[in-house]
Amino acid sequence: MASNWFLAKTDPGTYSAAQLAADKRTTWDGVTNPQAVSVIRTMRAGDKVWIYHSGGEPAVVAIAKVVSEAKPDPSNAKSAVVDLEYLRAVDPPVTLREIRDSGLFAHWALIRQGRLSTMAAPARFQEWMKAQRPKLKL
DNA sequence: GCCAACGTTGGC
DNA sequence: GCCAACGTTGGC
Repeated sequence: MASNWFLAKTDPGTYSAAQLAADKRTTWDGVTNPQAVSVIRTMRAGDKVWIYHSGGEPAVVAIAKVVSEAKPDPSNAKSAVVDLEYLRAVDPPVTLREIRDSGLFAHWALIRQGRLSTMAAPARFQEWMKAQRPKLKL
């Protein structure tokens, strides 16, 4: 089965895509919202994740790959984590404004539910991103 | 820095 | 179990 795509937000002041690039791999923790945690639990090794910076200029800035199964967060029984490996930058980033202005994603949680930090990405989003950044390998 | 949205906490 | 108060997130 083809890999699934997700989107995960991070505040670059706390943990940026550049840091993930330097680390190569990290455990994606700190997700506590129950809805977001349930999304984490659906992630499987091989799935891909759009890394999104909130705060500053909100934008999709990179792609990462899920490299572990979802597992309990050892430091928080209500949470769950996965390991992510950095793949590549989205350069230049695709901003929230561009995504909204496309008019294609009005029903997506990224637009509709601003505070949700982790969500599935609709198939149409991958297609649209490829159209925005033709050289970007998905 | 402000504010809207909304999740969480705690008193009852 | 309800709901008011409070805290947090994230866009602007």
